[in-house]
Amino acid sequence: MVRYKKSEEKRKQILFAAFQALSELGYDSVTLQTIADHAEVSKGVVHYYFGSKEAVLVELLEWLTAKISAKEQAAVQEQPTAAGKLKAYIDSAFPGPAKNRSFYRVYLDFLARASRIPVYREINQRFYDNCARISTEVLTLGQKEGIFAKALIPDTTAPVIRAIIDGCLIQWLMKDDDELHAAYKESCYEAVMKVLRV
Amino acid sequence: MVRYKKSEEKRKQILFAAFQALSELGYDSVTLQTIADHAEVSKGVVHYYFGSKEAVLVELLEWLTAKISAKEQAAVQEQPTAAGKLKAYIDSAFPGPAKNRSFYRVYLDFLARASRIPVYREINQRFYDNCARISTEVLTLGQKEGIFAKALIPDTTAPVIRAIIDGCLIQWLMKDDDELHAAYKESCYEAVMKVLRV
Amino acid sequence: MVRYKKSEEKRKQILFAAFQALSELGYDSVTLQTIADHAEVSKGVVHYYFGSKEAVLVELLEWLTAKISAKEQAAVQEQPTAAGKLKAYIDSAFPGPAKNRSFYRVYLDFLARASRIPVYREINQRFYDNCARISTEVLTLGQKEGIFAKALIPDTTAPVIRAIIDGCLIQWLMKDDDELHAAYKESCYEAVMKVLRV
Amino acid sequence: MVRYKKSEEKRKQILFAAFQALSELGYDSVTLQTIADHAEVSKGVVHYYFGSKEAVLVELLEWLTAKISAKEQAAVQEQPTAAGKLKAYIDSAFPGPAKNRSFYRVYLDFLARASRIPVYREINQRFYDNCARISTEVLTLGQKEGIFAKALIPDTTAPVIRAIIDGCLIQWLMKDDDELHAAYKESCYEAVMKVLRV
DNA sequence: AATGAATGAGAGTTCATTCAT
DNA sequence: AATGAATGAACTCTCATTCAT
Repeated sequence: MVRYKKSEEKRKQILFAAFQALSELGYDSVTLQTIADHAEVSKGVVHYYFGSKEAVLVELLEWLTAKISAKEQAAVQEQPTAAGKLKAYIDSAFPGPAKNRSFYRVYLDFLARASRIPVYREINQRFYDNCARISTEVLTLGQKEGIFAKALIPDTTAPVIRAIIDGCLIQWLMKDDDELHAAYKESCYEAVMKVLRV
Repeated sequence: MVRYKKSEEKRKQILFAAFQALSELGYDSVTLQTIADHAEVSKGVVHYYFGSKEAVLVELLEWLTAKISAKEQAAVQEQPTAAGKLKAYIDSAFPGPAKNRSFYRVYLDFLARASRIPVYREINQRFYDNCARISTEVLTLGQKEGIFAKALIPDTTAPVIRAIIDGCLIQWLMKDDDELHAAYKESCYEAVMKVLRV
Repeated sequence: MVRYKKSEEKRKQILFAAFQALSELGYDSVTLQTIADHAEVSKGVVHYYFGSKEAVLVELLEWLTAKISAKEQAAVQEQPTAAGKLKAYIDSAFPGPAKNRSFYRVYLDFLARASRIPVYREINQRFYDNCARISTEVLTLGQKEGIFAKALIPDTTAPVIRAIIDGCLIQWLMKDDDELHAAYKESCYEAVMKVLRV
Repeated sequence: MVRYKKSEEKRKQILFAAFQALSELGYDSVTLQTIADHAEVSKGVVHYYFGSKEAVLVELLEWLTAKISAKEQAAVQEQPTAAGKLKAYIDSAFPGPAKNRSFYRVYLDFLARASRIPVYREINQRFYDNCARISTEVLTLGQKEGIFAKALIPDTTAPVIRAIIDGCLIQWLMKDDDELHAAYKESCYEAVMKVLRV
């Protein structure tokens, strides 16, 4: 799916600029001009590389969710035990106030769109599937280790884990207080543990 | 509190029209014209009653969250036991596919804005405070009854309960499948119970 | 021409309010609402009495110029000598900073319109004719008294006298300095005297 | 003073179109669309070059008054004698019915605004200062030559000269008769001469 | 006689998109 | 490959006017 080999780097640069602009300004205020400004290119370039504003945003969601998935996947795989994996997953989902804020601001914009527009929903679905894959991996290993309840069905439990993560981070985002980040992370971890434990 | 000389009823009519329009079309596509169309009034009337598009939206969030809070509060208070209250709270938060879809679509739009714009954040904070009040009521009663863990601190536990509710409903919304509504509700209930139980 | 006997007083009230509003806000910013606010009546009343916004303004110019003409006419007729009449005329045209400012602001708005719209031009022409009548009266008396040049033809000299008055007051208005009012009045008087003297 | 990257020529084209549109239609009737139509560009271009309608008008007044000043200045400097300079100044201020009409229509609109809005007043003040400079030059030379009264103080006399010019041209404009242009010019010249003569 | 709710045409402005260079 | 001038559709907002009460 490498459409523009030569200029793949510039596409990344524009996507990252779009991410920054979107995070700062929000959906209604972001324009091709502000994206171009953040990328330090001309307005025409954004069009040249993506064809339309909509295409930039779709690809941004794709890129963002893929990056998050990869990061979380990698973090979990480094750990040998279920407990370690779960801890790594939550740590990965709560990298810190700055990163969580910029990502969740943008992600909420996308979720709002995804609730109405299929193309965004499909991309988000792939993200959710990846999250479920990670959760399932952790859960089944924990069941084998005997630390998680055997009765839990991965297909129904996995979404709840992501629900708790997203729900906690949204709550934190709305408090707008960096100091509380650690507490929300801890609350999230405790909640997930209680849901999974024997 | 008689703030408006102008017919309070027409204001409600316009707010409800705005809710419908926003739910259908989303933030970027909703215009004063589409709101007016849904309310079956002229474009000028919306301005006449609210002064600006922004004012309509702010008041819509206020109205929506107040309505939800009142409904949940009432449902919980009808029940005498902690178990009954918790069930009533979750039932109230999961009234059904149609209602949940229309509300959460709009609510996600507002959350995205609230992450950047103080006036929306403040309104949402009042909503969260009401949710926390309900959760605390349920939790402390359950602790007295002995069905919930005594060690749980209301201040840190309450937000997690709403996080699970919102998280589960967002997951469901993204699946876009009415059939799954009951299952997500059940998962949510189970998760909250596990978080609270002794 | 007394169209509404009973309510002639309210018409005056509205016209005066329109004058105040226009003087304060200028042509582009004055609305029926601001006129109604100044008159302390409802917006509908202004329409009811005048039929349209344009009609208010046309009648305002008529009323204003008639009032000025009458005042100047009266002042001049009180004086027996040509010198006294001229002094009275200039005094009457320079009643003071506050009055000159409010009138000339509005009058400039009307002159701008009069340069394009016949109905305003005709009203202004009647005003100019009255000014010319006064000037002619002063001039011919002065010629009889031997203090003004016999060679001056009233028809060509009269407009110049008003030109000097208007020109000086516009210059003063643009300086926006109340302190200079007396100096501009003196300059105006001197200039007119030099134009008329033997 | 290279303030604009965008084609300076196109800016001039739009300013001239704005002048034509304003002269024809007047302040209340001139819109970005009519300006764009006169300039034979799209409505968006006017915004693109000036940022706002207000900015077009402010720059128009600046451009117009600068042009008039330059023209009058040049005309006066060509003449060696005070009498010649004065004649050249008046000739320059009375270029003919068509030019005087279009300029004074627009200028009256600006004077009305200048009486309330500082930015317009400041621009007009610069114009008045230039007029005063010219008048002072003519006056002091005439005093040296012995044809103008030695007692005249330039600072108080100069504004009166412009007052007579503006006053006469406004009187002429209100008559709306091209035939009278020459007579008003003559009257103006005579009046100024009488004010200055020994 | 008086009100002000309702209308909708039209204003200024924004911005994705196009395209000549 | 890159630019930014140009376009015009669509937006929010204003306001004279109408009209039921």
